[in-house]
Amino acid sequence: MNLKQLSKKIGLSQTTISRALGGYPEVSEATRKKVQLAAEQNNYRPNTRAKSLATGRAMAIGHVISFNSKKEVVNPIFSEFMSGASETYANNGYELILTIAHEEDESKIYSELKSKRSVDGIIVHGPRKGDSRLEQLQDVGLPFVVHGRVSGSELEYSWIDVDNQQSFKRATKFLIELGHERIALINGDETMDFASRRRAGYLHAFAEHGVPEDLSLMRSADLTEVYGYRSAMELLPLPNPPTAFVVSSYIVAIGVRRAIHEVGLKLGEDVSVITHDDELSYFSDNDDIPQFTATRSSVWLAGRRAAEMLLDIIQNPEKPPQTKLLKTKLTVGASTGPNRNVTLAAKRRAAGE
Amino acid sequence: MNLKQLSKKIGLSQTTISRALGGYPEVSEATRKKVQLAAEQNNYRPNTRAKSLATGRAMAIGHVISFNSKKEVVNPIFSEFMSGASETYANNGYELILTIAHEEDESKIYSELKSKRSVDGIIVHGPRKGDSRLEQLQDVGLPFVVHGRVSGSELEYSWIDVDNQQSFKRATKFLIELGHERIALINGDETMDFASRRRAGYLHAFAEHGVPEDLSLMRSADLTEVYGYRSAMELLPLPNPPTAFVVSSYIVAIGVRRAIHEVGLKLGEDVSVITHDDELSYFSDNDDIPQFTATRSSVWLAGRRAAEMLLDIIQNPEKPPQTKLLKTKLTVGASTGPNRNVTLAAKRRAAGE
DNA sequence: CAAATTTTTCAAAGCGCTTTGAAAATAGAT
DNA sequence: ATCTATTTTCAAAGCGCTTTGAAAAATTTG
Repeated sequence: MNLKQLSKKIGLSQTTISRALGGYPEVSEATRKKVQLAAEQNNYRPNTRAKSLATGRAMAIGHVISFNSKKEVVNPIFSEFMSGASETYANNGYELILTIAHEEDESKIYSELKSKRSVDGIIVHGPRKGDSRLEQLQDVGLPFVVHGRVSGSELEYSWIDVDNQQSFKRATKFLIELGHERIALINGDETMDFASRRRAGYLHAFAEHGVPEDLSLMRSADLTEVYGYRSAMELLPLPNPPTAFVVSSYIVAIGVRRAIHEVGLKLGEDVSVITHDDELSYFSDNDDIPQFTATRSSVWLAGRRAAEMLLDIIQNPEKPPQTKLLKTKLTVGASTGPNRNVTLAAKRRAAGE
Repeated sequence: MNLKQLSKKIGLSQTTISRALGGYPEVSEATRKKVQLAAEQNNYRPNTRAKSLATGRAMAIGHVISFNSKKEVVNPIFSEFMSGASETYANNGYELILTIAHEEDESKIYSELKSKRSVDGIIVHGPRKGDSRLEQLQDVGLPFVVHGRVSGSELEYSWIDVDNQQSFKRATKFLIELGHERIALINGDETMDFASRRRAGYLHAFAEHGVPEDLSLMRSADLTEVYGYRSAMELLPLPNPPTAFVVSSYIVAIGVRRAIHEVGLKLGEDVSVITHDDELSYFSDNDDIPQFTATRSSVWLAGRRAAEMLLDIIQNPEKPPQTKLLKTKLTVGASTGPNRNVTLAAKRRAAGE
């Protein structure tokens, strides 16, 4: 069923039907009702492709996720974020076009999406430090919103981001105030922008409290459970081990917890762990007392906001770039406690080993 | 830059350019080269929307993910699967349109995607037992491939699925042959088709070996870490506790492991755990000896295959439905061992508690 | 009741592409 | 050189919609 057929069927011109359905005022309420009913009954909906062609708007947003080298790492954060964005799109008649591409193809993808007129705008996921994609996108002339920021960049662009630096500073301070001084940082890959900001926040806390920092307590890699486990397994048996960990994701914290248990220490008593938690619904724990003390921020909500921002930018191209910095909330769970200085070495000594 | 402009620029008709770029034989190699070069230089690519309108094919595949009630659970499996599918789409000039919808809106989504002509086919994610979506889709007349199956259904439809039953039967047998008899099942939500098949496989193994089954050792819920933890925490302190667990996902197994540690037992020695592992790259552990004994199956690959299948169906609508059953491989890790009958109760007794 | 307004509806053009059917150019045969 | 067969190119129609500018109908006014 297309416009022409419907038009013939109900004896009204295509123009009138289009206007009635589009909510234009140049049509009486009586005919609008009539048209809406007929459209409903005949299951008529405008062909999106024809509509796009006629209006020049694709009515679609591109989400480009890139992976680098080795494995096709599709971070669960992305799907959570898209789920949030998706709600906004659905409410505004937009479609979400997902592209998963190798990092080195990414700039080609952008210019293709532009020249093929497949999308009206783009969400950039997972920006790296000094990421060149922003320049590319600006050259290409496609509206975009970045989930995250790019530190080095001089460009004016729209973004939405968690206040990673502030968040990790606060988390680290929290531990320092509990008496911890040997605090490990199990960070994400620090070529990623978010991770470098987190490290900066962590270091700031040390500086402010005059606590000496120790490079050997900092790790940086992709955020997997095994990475958390291995890092902690390396650090805990040291002669002067960390008494606390600041961790960049929930899944990594789980690995750290495994290591803590494995060496016979108790989480939240012998060793404290504070983690960033993106509140992925998939991992959500609804415990009364959350397992981990965490800095929380809803990725789902960030997705929704990012989408709203992008649609606004598309509709008002003359506006200056928009930005939104999301604060995290620090929720105290069972994984942190005062520094008792109960290290593995001390324990062993006590046990007379 | 559009066809008309390019046509004017290089002095060839739109027809010729379209044919040259489309790889049709009615154009000499010389002009084809010339056209390709010009298209390249002018960064010309056909407008997808116009192309779709002209050809009647959307050149897009819809992935519809539904969530039910409570939280917007976007399973990481979906993104991994889409990542695989995405590769196929990219190679064939298709776009991936992602829709995340509330369960009850889903049938409306299908008929919309159809009547709006946004997609040429659909991938159905996460089918439930007796899922009504298949009938809806068949009524709507949109080609589709299901990731998973629907047990109750009489319909002929295309699907790709892991052999869940066989897989869980094998896993359970593996444990039985190690001497375990009290084997807990920490399954997914059994309204989901995959979970009900897994339970069937688990029960089959018991039946075949004449081992009595115990309903109180079976759990069914959404696959979260906390669910695994709580289930194991309930089961392990029982007077006659399980000595082994069959678990439906890696993340749940992590929760089970936490509980095992917490009650002071050793994984792989006191208690065995075997889990299904969807080989999500995000969780991948590259240990020499994997942490968990697991039945493995690559979701990424399943995504690729599903997409290939769907494109084939779209191109050859006359073909009968296709199906593909993926076998899992059982890889032995450090989480399983012979039944030593070392239960928590026994340990406590030994410790004189 | 006719003229002037306002409201409602419409025919036709155009969005950028593919594709049909025809024409022009080239090659091959006589 | 002429005629036929083949290759190469093209003009024009059509895909299903929106939107402009005009016409028809309904309403208000003198």
